[in-house]
Amino acid sequence: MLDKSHKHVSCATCQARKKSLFSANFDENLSHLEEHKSCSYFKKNQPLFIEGSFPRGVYCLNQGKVKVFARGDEGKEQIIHIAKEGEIIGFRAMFSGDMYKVSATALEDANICFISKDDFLDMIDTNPTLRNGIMRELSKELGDRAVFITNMAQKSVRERLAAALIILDDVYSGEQINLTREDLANFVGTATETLIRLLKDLKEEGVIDIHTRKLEIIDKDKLMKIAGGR
Amino acid sequence: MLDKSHKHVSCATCQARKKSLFSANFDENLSHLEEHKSCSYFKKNQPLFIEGSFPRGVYCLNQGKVKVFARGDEGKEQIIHIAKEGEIIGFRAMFSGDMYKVSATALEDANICFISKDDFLDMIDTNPTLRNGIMRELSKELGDRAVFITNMAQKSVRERLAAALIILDDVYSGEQINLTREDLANFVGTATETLIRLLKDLKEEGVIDIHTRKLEIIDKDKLMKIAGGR
DNA sequence: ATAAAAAAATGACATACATCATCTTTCGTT
DNA sequence: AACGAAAGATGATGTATGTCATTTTTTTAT
Repeated sequence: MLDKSHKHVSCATCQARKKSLFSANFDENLSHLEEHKSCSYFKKNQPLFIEGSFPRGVYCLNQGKVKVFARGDEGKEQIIHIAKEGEIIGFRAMFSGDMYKVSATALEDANICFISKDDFLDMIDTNPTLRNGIMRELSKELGDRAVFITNMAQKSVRERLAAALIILDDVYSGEQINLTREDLANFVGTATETLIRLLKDLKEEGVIDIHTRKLEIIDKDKLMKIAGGR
Repeated sequence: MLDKSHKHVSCATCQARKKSLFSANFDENLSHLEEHKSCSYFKKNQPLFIEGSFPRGVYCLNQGKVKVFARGDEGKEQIIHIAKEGEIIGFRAMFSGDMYKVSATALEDANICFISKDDFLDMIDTNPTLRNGIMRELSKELGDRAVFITNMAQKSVRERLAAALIILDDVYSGEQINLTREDLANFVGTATETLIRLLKDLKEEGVIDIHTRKLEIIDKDKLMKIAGGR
């Protein structure tokens, strides 16, 4: 279980960091990062930042998943991304100069480090490797979202659900997917009831198994086939 | 009418440039840009680059609009963006290191300048202003796409059409919108037939006027209302 | 000017999905 | 352990939108 206090995580030993943008060629900057970051414990459902506010810094996920979502006109959430350990989130709005277009909320109890805007921009300016990493990340996400938009526009809900499960299987690194039906529906872009029915179908087809809230993927190949063409 | 030859456009006098990322604090770099760019004439429907290929450089639109689109599993186009004069396109994949996730095609006869990958990356490295502009642009687009995804997931086709027309009114800077019904449908994310019917509805409601292929916006306020809530 | 090709328009029809209402199960708190 | 609240599940119903087929209009090329 996670320590409930403000646990200070050392960047030097942080496992999550090694998979992050702070990984390569970063040894000489580690102490700087170490000094300027602060760690906090986020309870499940606690927001990191909220759409419409201005960014104060970036968040580095040490432990726990975070949903990144926008709200439609009726307030319904559309989950854009589910971030896992090692990811750095919230930097988009720091470069665009405008407010957050999305919100981020902890999906489970989490350990998250914070680096202030000034410190982060400083590091970007002085560290070309980090900067290139950020630019690569921005670009990669931009490509991902083009695909996301296309899937939204052209795939059926069933296909999108299959695609979402494949993505989530990776996010949860083989662990069982642990999301409320509502969050899953808001990721796929459908009504909760529809999602529940389609999950049941997939279960009956032997593609997944449902353990109450947790979803286990049984037949990934079939899932990919469903997600793919018609 | 546009000159059909390889017209060399001078960056110094290029009107489009002034609205572009190459605008601010760029005087001392103008000659460099001038030397390293090449101009070409693109015929309507001529591709600039194609999904799956690797980027060779960036394209700077001097005259003429360009559609940026992805293809779904069945090959159907999903238009992600319609670029107008002054925009620079195709740089995403240069930073991500991977292939284009989208294609770009001239929507009309166009004058487009090209800057090779090496030259462009060079400029990025040595010119912080340009670099920041690029980062701002990447970030802004990323935010736009979060909204795009949300609209796709939550709005009706009619609402999306209204939203698209508002965007296009800006792209065409008050000129009449000039797109095939199919392209418009592929931007809105719907079937061509559905789009045609909804356009007719809007016309009957006095919101737009249809001059064969060209669309004129009559009542923008009403359009915004339709695009907005329910 | 005319033919051929592409785009636009219209109608008929089928269905995937949203919505609303209700019920059951699970979870979190005291 | 027990209560209330949240999450999950199921059924009934309506409709927005996709699909297919055909016709009309516009554009392009010879």
